[in-house]
Amino acid sequence: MKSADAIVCLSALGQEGRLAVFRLLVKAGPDGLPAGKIARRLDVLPNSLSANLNVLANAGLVASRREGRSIIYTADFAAMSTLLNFLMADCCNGAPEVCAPLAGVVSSAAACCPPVKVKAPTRKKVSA
Amino acid sequence: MKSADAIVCLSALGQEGRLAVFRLLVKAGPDGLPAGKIARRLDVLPNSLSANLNVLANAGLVASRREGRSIIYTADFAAMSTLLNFLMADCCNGAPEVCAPLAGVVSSAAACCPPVKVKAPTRKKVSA
DNA sequence: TTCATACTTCGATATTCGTGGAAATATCGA
DNA sequence: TCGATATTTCCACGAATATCGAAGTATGAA
Repeated sequence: MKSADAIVCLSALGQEGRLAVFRLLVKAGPDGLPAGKIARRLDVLPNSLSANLNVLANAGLVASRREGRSIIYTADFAAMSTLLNFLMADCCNGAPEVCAPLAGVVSSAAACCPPVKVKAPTRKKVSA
Repeated sequence: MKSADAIVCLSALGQEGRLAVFRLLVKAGPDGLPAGKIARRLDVLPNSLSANLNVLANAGLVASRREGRSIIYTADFAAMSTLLNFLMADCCNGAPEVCAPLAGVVSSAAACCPPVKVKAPTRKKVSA
């Protein structure tokens, strides 16, 4: 993931309305929600919501499909994963103790996601 | 973490200059970097950098300490961890396979951070 | 066709944000 | 004290962004 892509994602999520939409879609899971229902649940105007959904879609964080008159939006978990990985990259070059606080992320993620066989740590060398 | 706090963090990181600064500080580790060195490395004006550092500090993502004439900035890994946890919250209510893509985050984090026996840290405490 | 529903796009406005010049503050050495 | 270095604050301006009404497009039903 390029830094520019991350910026698009982060600034997309860094706004009240859009973060609320995204989190709602994350909770909704793969079935997603139609735009109208999102607007009603969050009590926002449909055109404002549409603009925000566009920003999220542009960032690749949500996908959409038409179903009859409705357009169903879903969170893109893979994109989310890519973003999180980007944010965690280079966090402790050669010094694991440095990012020990991030261990909490690991445990909570482990509690949430299926267990994964951990590969041998490939630690990058620091080029300061 | 409140949603409002997450928005402050995300929008702070969702800008080219600030993301570059933050990532540089993350790589720099706990020793951090003086503002002047950051400005020279990223080739930005010192006042622009100062404004951006203010935004990051306001979001709690960086801390600063004075050292002689310099002011040293460091990334706050705990804040980063809190943000990541917030983003991963509620990602798979009752359906673990939903966020399987996020498993990649877990494995890469495990490769980076200390072993996941988070209950009681086996490593010795690091003193700066 | 005609109408109603579900969303989106357009256009204007108000606000926020990023940038850079100039001045101010803080620290240190002579 | 004076001057140099390091960084911040102040201020103004152009660009980007959020918001909202109004109009437009797509779908399905009568």
